[in-house]
Amino acid sequence: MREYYTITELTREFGISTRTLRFYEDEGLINPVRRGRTRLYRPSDRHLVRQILRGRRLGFSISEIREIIQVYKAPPGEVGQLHLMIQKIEEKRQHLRQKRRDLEDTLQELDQAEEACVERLAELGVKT
Amino acid sequence: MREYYTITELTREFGISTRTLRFYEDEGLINPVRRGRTRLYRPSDRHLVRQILRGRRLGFSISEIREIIQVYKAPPGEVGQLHLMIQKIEEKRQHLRQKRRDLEDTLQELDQAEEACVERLAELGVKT
DNA sequence: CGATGAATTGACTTTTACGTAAATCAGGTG
DNA sequence: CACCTGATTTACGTAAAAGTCAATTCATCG
Ligand SMILES: [Zn+2]
Ligand SMILES: [Zn+2]
Ligand SMILES: [Zn+2]
Ligand SMILES: [Zn+2]
Repeated sequence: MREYYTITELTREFGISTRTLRFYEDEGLINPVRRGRTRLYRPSDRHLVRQILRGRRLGFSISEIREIIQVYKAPPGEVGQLHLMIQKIEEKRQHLRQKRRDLEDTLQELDQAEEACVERLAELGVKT
Repeated sequence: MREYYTITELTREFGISTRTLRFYEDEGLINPVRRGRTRLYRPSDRHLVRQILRGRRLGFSISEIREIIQVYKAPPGEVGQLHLMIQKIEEKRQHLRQKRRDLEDTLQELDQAEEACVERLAELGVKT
């Protein structure tokens, strides 16, 4: 496991721009350390980036992603906070389950559409 | 099955604005019929709206949704077109499968985060 | 017929998530 | 040192997806 990644290494690995990484930092999603003025990304920062991009692909907004990231962080020390966090986690799970339903439904519609195509081809006497 | 829905019925059912429905129409996603100037939405239009909103929740852009919707339509009559459509459907499926991976990964991270919270509570001697 | 309330249209505004350009700085190389 | 390459900062720009507002038109009910 590398100790540090430069900003360009991450842009290449994830196919995003430096602007994007700095934007996420500005939004408080990541906090790379600095050597002088240049940013050094730790493996944990890299992992966060991966999680952010996953969230983005799933259609979450930056602030929703921020909420999810809060949850990933070390659990708080206080009992009340812990219960609250567990509650929040459950809420996020609900959102994701809704997305999963949407996803399965869409996949099913695609299956139907494909079947219609295949049938149509069969009617035209074409071997699939 | 109702024959027609008014625009406000659909806005209430789906929790969206009339502006949104007209926007989707302007983008060529739906095509309600008209009685005079007022729009009448058929069950098939309503179904399309449902599919559009699903796509949106999954983070697809309007043009991606437009592509998906093309696929739902009646299959074309020509063999080449049919093969092309089947190919497109497969491509969409790939996108959705990526999203499903993202989704499962995120759910797993949430599980881990919750477990950490529960453990922490146990350490503090709290009954869950 | 006139009032009232829904529907339409068009113009303008807003928010999000970055892109892009310009100026500055830092470190290594010949 | 001069130069080059990369990174940073700041500021402004922009495209997508609506929201908002105002002016009109229609329908219909009393
Ligand atoms: Zn929520
Ligand atoms: Zn369907
Ligand atoms: Zn594609
Ligand atoms: Zn992880």
